[in-house]
Amino acid sequence: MDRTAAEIIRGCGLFGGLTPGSLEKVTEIARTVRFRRGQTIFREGDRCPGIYVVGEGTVRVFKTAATGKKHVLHFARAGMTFAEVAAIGQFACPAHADATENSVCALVPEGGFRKIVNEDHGFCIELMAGMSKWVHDLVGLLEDLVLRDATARVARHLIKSDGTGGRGEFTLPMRKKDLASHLNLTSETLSRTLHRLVECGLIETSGQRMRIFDIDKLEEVASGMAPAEFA
Amino acid sequence: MDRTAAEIIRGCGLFGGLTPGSLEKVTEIARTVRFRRGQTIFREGDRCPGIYVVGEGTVRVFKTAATGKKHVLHFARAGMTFAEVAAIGQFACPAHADATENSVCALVPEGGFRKIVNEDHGFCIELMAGMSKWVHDLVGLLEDLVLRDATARVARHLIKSDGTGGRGEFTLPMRKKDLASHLNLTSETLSRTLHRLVECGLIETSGQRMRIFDIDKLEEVASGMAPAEFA
DNA sequence: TCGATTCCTTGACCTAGGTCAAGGAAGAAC
DNA sequence: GTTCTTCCTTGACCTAGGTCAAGGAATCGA
Repeated sequence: MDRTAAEIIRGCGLFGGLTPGSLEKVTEIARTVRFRRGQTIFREGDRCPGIYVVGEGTVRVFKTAATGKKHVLHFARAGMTFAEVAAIGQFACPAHADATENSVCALVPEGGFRKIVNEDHGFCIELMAGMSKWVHDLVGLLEDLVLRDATARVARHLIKSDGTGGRGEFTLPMRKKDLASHLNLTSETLSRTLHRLVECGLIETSGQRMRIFDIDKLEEVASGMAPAEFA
Repeated sequence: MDRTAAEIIRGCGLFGGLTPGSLEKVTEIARTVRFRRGQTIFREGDRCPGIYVVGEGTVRVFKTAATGKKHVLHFARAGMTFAEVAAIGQFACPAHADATENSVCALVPEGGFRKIVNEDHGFCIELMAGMSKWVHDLVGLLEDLVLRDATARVARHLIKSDGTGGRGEFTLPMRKKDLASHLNLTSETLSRTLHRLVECGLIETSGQRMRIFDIDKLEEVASGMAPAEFA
């Protein structure tokens, strides 16, 4: 058993609720994997190696189009998992993953993982709750991309990202170009949109640091109902 | 026990694999619900009444924007379920649902449904496979909307819809305007796109009936790599 | 500390697909 | 059947956001 992998797994929401027996089984088969900034973790179509839990760093999960365009589906940071859906559903990796900074993950191999799912009913139920959250989030993302314009998407993302509930300062945990890709924008459009929100006095930015000044107006903008002045 | 609801449930993929005991429990609590064409089944934000299984007809699950724009997430036809994710995750209905034609469904109330999930490990596992398919499909839909242009989305949808694997004729199971919404197009753009594919000799259409003539070229178009002549 | 990259911003321009409008076709309802 | 409505198609036009380009700011690696 690798000590670091065990720690990562114990600290993660998904596995945290396991019975002590099951938890031990998981940590026994898990191993630690390290990735350097920029390193590919897996490619779309690869056999899914198992479920990853991020211990440190950030992992980016993304799709690529024939044209070369990327779309970032998901950023996984400490305590979050990725590739779990492919591991459960037993299909090939449906997307690419790479590390956007030097990262440490625990990898629970696919076979052992499914064995535990088959044995531990409580875990299975918990996993299902996690998956329903995934569906929920994906539907939310789809809704965003399809029903809102660029400005509303950006505003909504800022509101969701601000853990301080307005007034406090927070840091975007990803590069702006990756955020742009996640919101299905070019980085040029994201840049211009943030600029406009700053000009209207709704937010303040400085590099990756952001502060929301007028949460009410920003919410209006996010809803898509804002007056044209914020367009 | 309502005979019709029991029949619908037995004929559906998700519940079909239940142990006889669990199946009986489900059919005991299920009831039959009927909807007329155009009738609302639930609204976004409603408490989720449970999991629906379609017996006859078609149900449309969709989101609405502040601007009034609709986006059709999902068409449920005989044997398919909807609202299952909200029932499992215990959140409010994340979307609207209505019947696009007169429809009959079985409704398995939320409480009883979750009780069975808690008791029947095998069912739980099966449900999870169903959910991972949902995630998979949603990611596919996202990919479509974000990485492909209108023509490629339409081509891809036609390929997926054609059960005959090319050469055979098939019928779109929804109105073109609903298909357009599902693909995040206006019905005008869908109309023009289909027209262009017909002109290029890739398909033939007549109302809801479609036939693919050149599956290879259509697949090229769907991949987004097709030469400009099909643009 | 100093290049060398990679990111971010801003401007000028362009295009895919949306909007508006007006017939025509095809079902529903009677 | 016949009317009424909803749906589909086609044309003319428009705009949100993408593309291309170029300069400046961070950040990485040694």
